[in-house]
Amino acid sequence: MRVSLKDVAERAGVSIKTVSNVVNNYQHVTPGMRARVQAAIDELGYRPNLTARHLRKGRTGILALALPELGNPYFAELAGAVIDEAAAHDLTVLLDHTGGEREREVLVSQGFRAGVIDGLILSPLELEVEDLRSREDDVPLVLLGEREYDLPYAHIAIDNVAAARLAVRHLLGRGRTRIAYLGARTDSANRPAHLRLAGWREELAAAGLPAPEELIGPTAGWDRGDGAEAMARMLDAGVRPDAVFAYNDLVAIGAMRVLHERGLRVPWDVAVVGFDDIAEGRFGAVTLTTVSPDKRAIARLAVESLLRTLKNPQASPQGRELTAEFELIERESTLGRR
Amino acid sequence: MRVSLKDVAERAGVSIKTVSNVVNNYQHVTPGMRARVQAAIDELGYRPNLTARHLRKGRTGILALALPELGNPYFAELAGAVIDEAAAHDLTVLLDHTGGEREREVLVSQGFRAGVIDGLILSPLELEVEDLRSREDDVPLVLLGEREYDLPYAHIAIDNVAAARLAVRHLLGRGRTRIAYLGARTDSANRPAHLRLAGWREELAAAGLPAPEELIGPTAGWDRGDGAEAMARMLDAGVRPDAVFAYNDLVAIGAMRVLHERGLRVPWDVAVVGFDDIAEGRFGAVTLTTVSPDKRAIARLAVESLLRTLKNPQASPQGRELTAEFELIERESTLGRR
DNA sequence: GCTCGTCCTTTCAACGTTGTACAGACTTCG
DNA sequence: CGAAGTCTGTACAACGTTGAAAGGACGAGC
Repeated sequence: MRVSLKDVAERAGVSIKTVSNVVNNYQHVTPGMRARVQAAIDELGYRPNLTARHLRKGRTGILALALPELGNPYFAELAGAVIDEAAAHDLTVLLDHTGGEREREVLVSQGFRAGVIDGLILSPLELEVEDLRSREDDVPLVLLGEREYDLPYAHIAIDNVAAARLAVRHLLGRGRTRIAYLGARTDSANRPAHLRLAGWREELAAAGLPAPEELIGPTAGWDRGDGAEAMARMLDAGVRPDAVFAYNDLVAIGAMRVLHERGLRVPWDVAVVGFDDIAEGRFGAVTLTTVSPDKRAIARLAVESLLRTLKNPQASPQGRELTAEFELIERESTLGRR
Repeated sequence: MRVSLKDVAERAGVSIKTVSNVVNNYQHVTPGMRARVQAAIDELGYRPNLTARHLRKGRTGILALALPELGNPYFAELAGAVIDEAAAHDLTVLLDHTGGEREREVLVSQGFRAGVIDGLILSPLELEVEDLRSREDDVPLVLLGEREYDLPYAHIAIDNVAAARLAVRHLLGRGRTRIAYLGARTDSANRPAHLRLAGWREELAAAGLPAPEELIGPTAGWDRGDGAEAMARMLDAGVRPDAVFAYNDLVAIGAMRVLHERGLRVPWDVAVVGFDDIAEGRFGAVTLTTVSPDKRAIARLAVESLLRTLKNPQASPQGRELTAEFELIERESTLGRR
């Protein structure tokens, strides 16, 4: 059986509370008493039961992080950053998969592991605003990814439109004029997908270039296979872009694979820009130019925002949008030409 | 404030315990009473406080999973599998990073989040047997990765020697004779690294081939950069293998990148085999032949082993070694030639 | 009308911890 | 030397839940 305060108290011949005081470094304890209790603690190998402590205190020190899928390196890297950031604040992270399914996302937002977690960081793909409007759970919530609504939850985002425009501008600067966008999904609630497409349109318009439908490659998801499929479909249709801007690095990598199979050389025949800056993009046969969101900043903002809400529950963060920086990282996939 | 049993009880005009009975589907409750209580529950949006429930019951429904680093896709994919497997048993997973540092691993094994977690799955890199011998925490522990010791903890492994031999045999079968091994680290306690090297030696010996030191590429870690460095060092030294067997896919990918930079074509000039079967290996310019451990099986065995220990605490699993299957997946990096 | 049994509901205590309130001892100072 | 203050340790209750056991209502049987 586990050692509890009671056992230590009996061993040291003091009250339970005194042991508790020693454990918590309460100030008014004589050195002699402290030493005696500490000895008993060490002998018995006592460790506080956090469940009980937190039942009493109302805090557990556990944050939940709900992501679509750890198999996606972007989310895995982000999760790693959140875990490290949480650890810096003496918190641990409970991880859950939503599979990017709306139903699971709703479930998680409504009350995941109720009473166990102090806060929830949710990275939704398909969650709708109305799903959140009916939320009753009082666990503080932070959303990751750009959203548009008036709900009292903080969300951490980067400026997707600006980021997409930066990527497209980079390609234009390299002399590319037929720039495809891969990763369009009109049926999805995933705002970043829409915003990146919008950024693509805007930047082309600003350059006085057309944005024909044939250069928009729809995908079923945003994994490597989806990128490959979309690229293949576009090429099969006889469309021949001289550059590709992809929703994310995975889609870009899938596309590059197909370009390679079809004998189109990256970057000579087709330049490619991805999004996310996953480690994978730094080591392929052709390294990938990408928009790099500051993942550590996103993690930091999310955790800090939760902590702030925990400290000050009434001051709800009125849909405050916290913005993280991004930068374009140039690699081989957009080298050369002009 | 959160709604508790007490609130519901007051609203429904019954005792706390009756509400508890309804919540837990206790059998002797009249339908009328059940309906009345259920109505109150729904009105108030009551959700059980798991912390309290589990303080009472002694279980939290939370497993901890401690991994070196989520940035490594193998661990990310494995974590995903564990999360899914845990979810199938109504458990959630608390994730922690060890960074592969012995000190952190010891800390975690000694009592991570004491009293909160029901069990611990630890994937150690540098942990030594003696670190575990002094373990006092009574949380059930399962280790991932091949180990050699007589401690009362289950560990889940694949047969690394056999797996390495299979990989090398595959290369031999393709007519390769100068097969390098990348990822040797003599200073590490990481057994799989030693075992895979041993498998490489054994298979070469079985084929009557030499295993010269120059074909052994030491690395500082096992990431892409480490593989690239080791490969570059070997080539710079004038060593020219016709195949590479790498400790893992990341090292293999780093090596392929360098081979590509030096104008050596994979698989024509140098064939490459990795280990782990991470998704990344399926989409590069040259897809990667790899040894694929059954990650889902590993996750399943780990979770089930923990659950078994929880159900039956006294029957400690005397260092039981549970073995997962593996297979060789042939892709482009070892195509052709003979 | 009384006893007994059955079924439903409640009371009580406990899981391990900490905040509050308080008692006793010891110090300080006029 | 007495009053006031400070320091140290203790008793109690509470966090929200559930198992054990007791309480109460109701109908059946005599």
